[in-house]
Amino acid sequence: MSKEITSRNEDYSQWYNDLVLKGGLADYSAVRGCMVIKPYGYTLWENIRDVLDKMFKDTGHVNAYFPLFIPKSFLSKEADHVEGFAKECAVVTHYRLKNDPNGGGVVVDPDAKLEEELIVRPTSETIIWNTYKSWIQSYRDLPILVNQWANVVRWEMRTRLFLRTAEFLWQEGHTAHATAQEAVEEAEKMLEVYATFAEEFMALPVVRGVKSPNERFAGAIETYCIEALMQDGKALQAGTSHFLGQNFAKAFDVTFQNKEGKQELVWATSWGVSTRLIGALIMAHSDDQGLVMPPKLAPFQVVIIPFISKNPEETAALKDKADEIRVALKSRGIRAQIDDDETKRPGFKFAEYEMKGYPVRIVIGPRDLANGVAEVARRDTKEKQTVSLENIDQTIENLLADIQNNMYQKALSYREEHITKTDNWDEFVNILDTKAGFVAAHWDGTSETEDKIKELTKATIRCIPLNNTLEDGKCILSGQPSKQRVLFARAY
RNA sequence: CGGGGUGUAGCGCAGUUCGGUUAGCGUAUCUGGUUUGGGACCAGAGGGUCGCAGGUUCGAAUCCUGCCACCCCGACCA
Repeated sequence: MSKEITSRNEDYSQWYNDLVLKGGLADYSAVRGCMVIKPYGYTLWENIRDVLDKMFKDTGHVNAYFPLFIPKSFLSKEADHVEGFAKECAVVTHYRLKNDPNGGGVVVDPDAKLEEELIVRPTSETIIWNTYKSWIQSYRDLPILVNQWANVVRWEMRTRLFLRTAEFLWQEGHTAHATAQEAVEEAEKMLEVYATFAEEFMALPVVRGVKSPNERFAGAIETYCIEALMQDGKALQAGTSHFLGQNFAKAFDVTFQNKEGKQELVWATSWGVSTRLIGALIMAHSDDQGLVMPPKLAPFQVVIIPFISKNPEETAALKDKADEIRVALKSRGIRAQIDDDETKRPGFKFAEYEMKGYPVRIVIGPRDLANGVAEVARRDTKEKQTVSLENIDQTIENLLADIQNNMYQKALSYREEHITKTDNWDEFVNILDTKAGFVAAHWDGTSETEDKIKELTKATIRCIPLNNTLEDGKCILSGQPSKQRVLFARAY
């Protein structure tokens, strides 16, 4: 832990990697493009998962689990879908190894070749819709509101811790409906769940919007998304919710009999967020001293550090007080941890917990105990204050709420400062190069123009914001008429 | 797949140009002691297929050939 975390301006990637590795969230693994999520990082994921899971259940969803392996033929049933994922699939071709006849280790047994290859799921639409076919006969079977927590594999060319690993953890909701309107409402409802989660729990302001056709999910009619802004000015897609129309119902022949006795195709949605959210948290809030965790999701919200004194009785008294504080905090539902490790000095501990992003640190030493106070430091602003031990649980509860709010406000004002309107092409390019962030500009609505802009600037349309104000204008590139501004940005 | 970089102790690195004792430094670990209000100090100890495979040589971390892995930038994508 001796090496300083480098400045983000110097090398943002290095800064990010250091945060992940030194913050104790994850490690590189032995497998290309995969990562080991360490207990601290996994606890963060569990907290994210618990909150989302409750929100899903509160909106009428239930959890289920579908297989990891997908027969190759399933994937090819929906044309756009297979085209979108074919290039990044891990394929199982054999089911057995044998001792290498030429000595050494083991080799794939050629006799154990599978009739049909299995794909390690890159997403589960196909195997789920193949299953839904047998679950759905009547309108009475609808809607089906199912979510699964799972891992998926996408063999990307280039990977990045949390943001784009070959294997990642996520949830994917897959719903089936009797009408298009109901499915659209579902997709919109789940987008709002994601947006609420991002803003209220991750302290991460997001733009709700829909994707342009170019950026749409493979097989979707409409892709809704939440887009966040990172501290280097690049955008990050933090969650998506898709209206799939009847595409998968057609591909897997999923029909139901309506009240009038007629057969109809089922309408579908799917929606998901992944461990990428952890990457978003890191890049949105952290600083050069390390991670900054939003209190509502932090694995631990408070660390209590009692000083170790020469006098064993004094040390015992300090530890007792620390535990008393911990219990008082716990009674308010606050996750607190005591570090009474006698082999590490206080300064080491301070730096360590700052790097890990604990929102609040409580330090209690002999002088404090005598005065009935403790030193309380907050991670977001690094401010220290001396507070009374009396009602310290209440003080901390208020402080945590304040930190959560402050982190959101800080991220929000950064985001607001980095949405720039322009109607001039040169200025558009200049903003992307110098200021970055979102650029709100007019677009003629064609795929060709979007491609051209991407080619010229590396910026893509992140989304067309929902509830966008309509205004007449001219496309930033082509000059063709446009009815509204869309958000462009360079993205992860 | 293209461009750049790196592989030497758990981690971070020096040594490689120009081959030469027992491969070194910081940190971490272990032992003993002193310490403890912002990353402690002293003394001692343990820890190495120098990425892999060939080759040149009396002798290779160092030179030659081939290969592999990882990181960064791009193409691809959540």
